[in-house]
Amino acid sequence: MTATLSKTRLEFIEAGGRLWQLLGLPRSTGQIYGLLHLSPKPLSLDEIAALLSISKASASTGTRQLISWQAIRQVWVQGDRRDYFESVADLREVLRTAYHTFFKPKMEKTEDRLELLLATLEAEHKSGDITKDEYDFCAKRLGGIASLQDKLTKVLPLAEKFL
Amino acid sequence: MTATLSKTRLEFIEAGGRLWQLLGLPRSTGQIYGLLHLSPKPLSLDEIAALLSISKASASTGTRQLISWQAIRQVWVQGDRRDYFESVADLREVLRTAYHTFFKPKMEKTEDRLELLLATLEAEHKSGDITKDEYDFCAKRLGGIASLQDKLTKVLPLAEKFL
DNA sequence: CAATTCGTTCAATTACAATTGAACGAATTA
DNA sequence: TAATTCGTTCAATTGTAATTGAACGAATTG
Repeated sequence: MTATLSKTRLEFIEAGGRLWQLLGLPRSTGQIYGLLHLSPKPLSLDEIAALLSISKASASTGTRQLISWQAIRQVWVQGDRRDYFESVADLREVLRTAYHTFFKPKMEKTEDRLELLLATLEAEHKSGDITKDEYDFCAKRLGGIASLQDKLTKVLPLAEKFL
Repeated sequence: MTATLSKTRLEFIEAGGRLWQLLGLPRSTGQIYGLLHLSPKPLSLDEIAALLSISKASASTGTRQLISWQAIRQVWVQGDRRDYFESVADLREVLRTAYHTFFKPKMEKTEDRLELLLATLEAEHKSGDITKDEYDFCAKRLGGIASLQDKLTKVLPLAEKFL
């Protein structure tokens, strides 16, 4: 069986693939999401692979990625032992979990790293490895980054409320 | 002459490289920015290449990228015909131009693409290529995307004010 | 219980982007 | 004007991530 897709859905998949790609995520993963998001009914792994002309292996890894980001979910169709997938309809939900699983952890890591960096700088200052001028300059720049970082962590979660 | 960098600056460069990398930008470009941002004085292309142990070609393309994003600027040192570079101190400024040169155009492109997609869908509907149900479903999903897209374009520029 | 069906894993391949060396033109210097 | 110096470009290389085919275990079916 060679199911075909409407032009709209084909173009949407194409667009989804490119959009995700420029966010640094694999194109095929974006295509899977695009396919599912415009699909009225859940699709199986084999259907996904066939419709997108990708290997089943890619379909498998792609769906697992999307599930880990909670962009799609697995659904069970009674009387069928295959796995079926459907997209999470509410995109705001997807954005929210993306923030919590992607950005937030990264922000926190950056915060820690900055702390360490400031400590290193202090140490270098005390032991006389760097001049007072270099110390002052670096401290100022690092402070600027910390300040922005701080504000971002406060503003971003707030922005969510407006969506 | 083999100038050396303080530990702080080395680690900062390292961190900058990785940070930019996970935003999908070339590591070496991030390293150049890190180097310049903690450098009290402007640096020439050769200095950048030497300090980071990268080729001059990479330094050249990297700096040009950073300039196009207005993350660094070119400064002239009198009596020296070489190009010197320094980072833009105010990171909010960098963020702002990043928004305008990166995200905004992409958002607009997405908007246009959505319009086209909706038109295609209408056409398919009218010509009877797709069922009423498929039309309704796709229209709903596309509408949801358009709505989110719309809100994002309104909220993001606003968030800037809080930084 | 042999034969399918299904999903996953992994080594190998492929595709893509980053990096470089070498060559070049323009500007500067001796 | 010959020799340097400087920055850029580009073909070729390198490195990295995505993709795949083949093999596998588990579950299901005849």
